Amino acid sequence: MSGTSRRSPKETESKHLPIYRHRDKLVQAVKSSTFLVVTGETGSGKTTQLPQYLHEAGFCKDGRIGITQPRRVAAITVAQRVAQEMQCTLGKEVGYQVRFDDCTSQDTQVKYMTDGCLLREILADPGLSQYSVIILDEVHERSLNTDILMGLLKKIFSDPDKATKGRSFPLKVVVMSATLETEKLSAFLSDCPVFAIPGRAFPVTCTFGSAVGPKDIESTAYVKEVVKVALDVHTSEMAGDILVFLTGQSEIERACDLLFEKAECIDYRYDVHDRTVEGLLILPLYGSMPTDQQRQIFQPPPKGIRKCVVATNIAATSLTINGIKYIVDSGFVKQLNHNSRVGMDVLEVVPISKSEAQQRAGRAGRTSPGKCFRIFSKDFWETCMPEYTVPEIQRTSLTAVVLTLKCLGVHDVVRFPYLDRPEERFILEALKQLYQFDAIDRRGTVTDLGKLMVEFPLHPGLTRAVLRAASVGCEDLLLPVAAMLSVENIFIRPGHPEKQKQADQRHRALAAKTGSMNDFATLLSVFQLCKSSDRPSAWCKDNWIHWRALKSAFSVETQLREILLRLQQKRDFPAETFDGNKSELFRRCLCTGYFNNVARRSVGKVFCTMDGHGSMVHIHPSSSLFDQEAELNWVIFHDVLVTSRVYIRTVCPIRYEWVKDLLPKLHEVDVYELSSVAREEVTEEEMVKWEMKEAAKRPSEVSAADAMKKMEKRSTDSSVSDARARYLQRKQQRQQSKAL
DNA sequence: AGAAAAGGT
Repeated sequence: MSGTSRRSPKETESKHLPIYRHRDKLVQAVKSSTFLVVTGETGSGKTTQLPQYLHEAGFCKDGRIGITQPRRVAAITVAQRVAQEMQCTLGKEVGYQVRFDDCTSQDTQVKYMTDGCLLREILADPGLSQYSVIILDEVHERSLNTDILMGLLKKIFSDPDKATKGRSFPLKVVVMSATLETEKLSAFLSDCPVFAIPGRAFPVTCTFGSAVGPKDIESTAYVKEVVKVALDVHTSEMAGDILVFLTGQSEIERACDLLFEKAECIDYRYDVHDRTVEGLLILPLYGSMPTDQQRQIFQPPPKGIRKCVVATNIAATSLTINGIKYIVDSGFVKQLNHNSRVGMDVLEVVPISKSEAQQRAGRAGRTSPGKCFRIFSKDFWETCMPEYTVPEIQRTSLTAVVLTLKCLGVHDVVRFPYLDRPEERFILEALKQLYQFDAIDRRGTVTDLGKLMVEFPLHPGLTRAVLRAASVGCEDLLLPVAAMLSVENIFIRPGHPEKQKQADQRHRALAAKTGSMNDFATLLSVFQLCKSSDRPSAWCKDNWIHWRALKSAFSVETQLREILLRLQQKRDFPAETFDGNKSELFRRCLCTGYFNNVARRSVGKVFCTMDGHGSMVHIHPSSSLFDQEAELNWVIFHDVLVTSRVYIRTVCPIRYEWVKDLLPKLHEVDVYELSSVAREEVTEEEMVKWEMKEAAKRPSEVSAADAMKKMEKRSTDSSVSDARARYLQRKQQRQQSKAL
């Protein structure tokens, strides 16, 4: 064990970091307290230096130092830099671990990892016995996993046995955050000391606009406005690159088009993603863009040319672009919110929080003083923007989280120490779902099945389907599907109308090949066809399939298969026999995981969900079932998308008989008691009647009963339909702005 | 008759 310090060229550099003066005091602070909060803006050096200080101060005598990051790339790149500074080979004294990439060894004393990795480790070793110090970094981002880790680490110390067992001195916990809500963090961790490190950011002057006021929450005027402001900056401000924040791909492409048109310039490059106009280089940036195109963003522009990057929120935390001096902020972001009133996740455009606006502004002051142009008014700032972003844990489905907690022995998941407590109905909804999956019993205790389920890095519904498949011996059908559904969308749909037509045609052909009108089967087929192809990447290109996404589906499938094998060898695995054809077997396995997502044809092309909400939904145009009329009465679906209508996407026809035993279970669970459930024979008619009656109890929502009554009037008075109305309004505005 | 933000096990 080496605790001696080593001199390196890099070390001289690190001595100039703001954190260096505080070195001894920091080490002392960690020594004298169980919990410590360290705050400091980007550039203070806390992420790279603190672990090294602790390492040299001898904290690795008793175990490792573990540092968590919310993102993979960050964990890897920081580890690389620290290994360099400590002059050791990456993977030896300094290492990192992220999914699919474990670069650590027996010698690893400083270990960077994603927060999800540490959570997995806690499942295997609740006392974290191999660590002497745990450092949670970027806590202010409030990622779901980091929030859970905060609660778990706090809880470890309420159980003195856990915090000291197998150690010569107790575990230390350091929480690192930007200078936000530090009192709250300290109060949460037994009023622990807060250590503030000055940052090294340059001042950014912010100005407010007048185009977006409190009445414009639903408007899309901001796209035109950011374009106008960006051009103003280009013509009237000193040299320096521009970063524009918008919400999504189509919006960004439209803004780039507008920028290009309005600059009245000549397109002398044929590549749409590399256009230079009037000394302005316009570059779109969003997550699903090809990586090599993303890389272009980081290159400095040619001499005398100003770069203008039009980006999603990806540029707020995940990517840092050098040379940015001007920010143009739309004030909006696209966010996935779980709506427990209609029991589904909805992707929607919402105003950002004040703290997020400040984070965006800060992107202009990394290398020199900068300016931030907010297109919204001061009034909008005051009345429409919340102080802080609602943390993920309060706006996401908690099913997987609750299962993890239960498996860690947290029985009372409602009273778990959350930094911000989720609404109780979210937790109860999660408990109900887990009960329906047989992952917990009626007293809320984890079942053997639940213990198997927690091992899989998947949504519990998908896991349930995979386990059912494994017990009847058809996991080869379900593992690829589970993998495909847990990576980003693999079907490419370009913006260009002609190419769009081509892509749609290809995808339709792929679906037709299966001959089964089942979108899950299409996914399976795409997986298999590409895997067995000689030139998989060319195959993807031909078929408008996202090669990067498919590659990650391949790795996920391999990982899932390994986990399944390990469990089958280790434990008594449930087994059942089933006779019937393969297609039926496949679909019945899916039903085991998706009985929350059942819909039945109501009138014409309208389907009604049978989840107790009775929402009216349509089949999405990308589905192979889209134009199928008759004989198709019951379906299950993977997810819901709210745009011009409420669409269900990735759909599969089923028979009522396959879900009838599961549906009553769905409705009769008393979530407060999770009490015993009667399994009675229920006919299809009774089922539908029940759903209509339940739907009628909620007049404010889109219900089957409502829809039947007002079908001609095309009623839209519901929370889901609110989203639809907003969408239509936006669409209208878009068309108007195009016409102008 | 029509479409997807960012992460992560």
